[in-house]
Amino acid sequence: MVGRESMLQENNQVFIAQHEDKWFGVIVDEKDRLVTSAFSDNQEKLTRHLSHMSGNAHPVEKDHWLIKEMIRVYNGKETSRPIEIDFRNVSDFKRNVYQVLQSIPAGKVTTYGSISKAIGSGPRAVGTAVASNPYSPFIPCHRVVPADMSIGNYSMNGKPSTEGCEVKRELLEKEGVVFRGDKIEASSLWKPRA
DNA sequence: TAGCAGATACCTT
DNA sequence: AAGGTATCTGCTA
Repeated sequence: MVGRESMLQENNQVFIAQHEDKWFGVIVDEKDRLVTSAFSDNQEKLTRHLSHMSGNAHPVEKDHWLIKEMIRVYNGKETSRPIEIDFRNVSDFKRNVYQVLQSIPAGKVTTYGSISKAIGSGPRAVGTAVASNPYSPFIPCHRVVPADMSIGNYSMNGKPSTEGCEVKRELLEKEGVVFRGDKIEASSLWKPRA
């Protein structure tokens, strides 16, 4: 009842569902706003991650409209309606970063450095904020890459991994980002305006 | 053009 | 007050 989980809301619910070879999960608040979303090729990893994020709530194996929307985004499509996000347990700094992420057009990428310039911060700090994005893929942290336009890193269920990088590339390619070898073409670069 | 320090800025606990 | 970072830049060859 005490400790760092005290920030988390009591009325949150956790759902997971399978689609083709992957598992998708959401944590929603009492008004069906998004608290956390995540996906994985491993049901147990996803369950552990969501359980941890929710303060040990047990995920229910049941579909949810937000999961359907998440699968659309995963396949490179737009959501069919706006998603309301519960920002209550993220810092002001992260909210600023996530706001910029939401303005990156589909099919484009931007860099940690240009985000940091836009919000008056530093690139490494932006990196940590992006890395801990709880709303993936709705808030598109996969559209942020290093300044050399390589693929960079991507976390699945908490930690960066090589499979994560592959998923990141898949997501970008489905959206229409153009690769040449292991680098992204300059034509796919988008820069936020301060 | 690729690889590698060193530097920087700043968020988090 | 210290630790950590999903970075950047310029220097080398």
